[in-house]
Order: sequence, then C-alpha cells, then structure tokens
Amino acid sequence: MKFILPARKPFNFTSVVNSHGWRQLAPFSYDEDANILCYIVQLSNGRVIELKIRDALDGINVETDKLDRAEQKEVKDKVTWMFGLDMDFARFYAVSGGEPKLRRAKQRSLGRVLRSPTVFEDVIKTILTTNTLWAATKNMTRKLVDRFGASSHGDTEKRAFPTPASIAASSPEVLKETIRVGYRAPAIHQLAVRVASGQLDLESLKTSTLGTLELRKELLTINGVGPYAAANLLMILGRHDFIPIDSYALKMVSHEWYKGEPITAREVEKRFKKWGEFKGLAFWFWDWAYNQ
DNA sequence: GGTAGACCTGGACGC
DNA sequence: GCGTCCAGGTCTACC
Repeated sequence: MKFILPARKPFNFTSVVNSHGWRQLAPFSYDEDANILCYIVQLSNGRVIELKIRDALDGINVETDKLDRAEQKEVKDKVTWMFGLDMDFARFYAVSGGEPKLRRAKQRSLGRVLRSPTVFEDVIKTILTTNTLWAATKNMTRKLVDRFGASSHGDTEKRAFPTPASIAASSPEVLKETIRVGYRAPAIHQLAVRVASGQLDLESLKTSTLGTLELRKELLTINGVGPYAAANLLMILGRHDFIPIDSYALKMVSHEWYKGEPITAREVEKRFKKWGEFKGLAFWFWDWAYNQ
C-alpha cells in the first residue's frame, strides 16, 4: 500500500535524507539514483515491515505492505517524527537570511535532521559514532542489527533495529566480542537495561517541556554520552542551542577562521555564539570554505 | 575548571 | 601476512 504524508512548507526531502550520515546506518538504506530511502521498522505488535520513502508533492510518499488501521497510524506517527514533517524553521531563516554562509538554508529548506523512529535508537547510534571512524560506526550498527534485530517474515536479510529488551537480554561481553563495540559495551548494555525495565523513558524526551539546559543534563546522565553526543542528540530532538563539537568541527572552524591552526572548543563556541538558540543549526548548515 | 591518560577498533602504512 | 601507528569522544583521577 501507499500513502502520502504532508509536510509543513518549506520542505525538501533530499535535504532531510542528506542532513547527516544516518541514512548510511542500518536499518536505513538509500538508493541515491532513485532517491528512495528504505527503513526496516518493527511495529509495537512485533510485525517487521520495510518502508520505502520517496519525495512527493508537498510531502513524502510511503510505500509498504498492507497495514491495518492501527498499524497505519503507527507508521504515520513514526515517519512524521523521522522527517520532522511538522517542524517550522521560519525564525531560523529570518535571522540567518543576512548571513551569506547561511543563505542556502532557506533556499534548500535546511533545518530538519533525519531521525530514527525512537530516541533509544538515536542514542545508541550516537554512542557508536563516538571515538571511532565512520566506517567502524557503520560496521558496529550493522552487526547490532543483524545480531539482535527482529526480521521481516520470510526474509531474514531485512532486520529492524533491536529493541531495548533484545539488547538487555544479551551481555556486555557479547556486545564487545561479537558486535565489536569495544569499551562502549557496558554503556550500551546498561542503557538497554534501563530502558527495557522502564527505569528510563527516553521516548518522553521527544515531547519534553524541560528547558534545553535541563534536557542536556538529563542526556549527560547516560553513560557514554558526553558533551558532543548530548549536543548531537539535542539537535535530533529539535533543540539547537548547542554545537556538537568533534574533531570535524574543530577542523572546519580552524580552516574557516584560524588558517588551519590547532584550536579548542572555546573558539568554536566563540564563532557561533551570536546565533544563540540557533547555534546548532548555524553550525550544522554553515557553508564551510574547507570541504574535506 | 582544566588537563592527562586510558579505553578500543579497524584502517593505513611499512617491512 | 604481520606488526605498528593513529584517529576518534568519554570518563576518571589529579592538580
């Protein structure tokens, strides 16, 4: 079956898909030529289905198996969250319009970042991006999905992202030895246990009324989540007051303003301070002179 | 509050 | 094919 989900204008499907590297991480896959984003999702009733998501007039087109009414609503809710279809960036475009390095933001409807359906998945993936190379992040995520993800009926190749319970039922040793997540194993296992047991409700963060500072404090209580990971997750949650400062950020800012000399996070903060609550967006979508 | 060092994996490189 | 080096954030101990 197929259905259309409307998006708040302006909206650009390709800009969301390419907003960061998530489309390369299982269970996402992306057909660049056809511009189709695929995602394997496990519904709350346990059913695993593949979603094929395409650009559509005024929104997105979702193609999947036949669904009953409840399943359809669940898919619509999940995809709406993943693409931030109801998000509004008018204020960001208004304040960034005079900055040449951000002029493309409005032109390309930038602002939304691609999300996973659950905050749990995005926290795990963010931890897997820390202190490692992108190729290793892709490997670890692939192995996690292959080992613990539920498969689509009749197709064991198509697996959803693991539930907290499925990871919690494993052990840090298995995560370390089989998934090769290294020292991250205790943090990932502990997070899965806390979420699976109901001790930690990560999904409530999607609609949290906490101020960004408080929300950041909450994220920093998660083992494996430091300043970079917290800022990245805040961006995903639609809070843009912090910059995810990693080695890439230091390199970009250094070449933009400091002739490639070594700099610290302080210089990055200084350069983007003026953007206030839009600091993260300004950094994320800055048109960098240095492009490597 | 700032800093140094350990934690791990896997790719690049030299032999 | 093997060994070594290095990149990459978080956490802890220490000053």
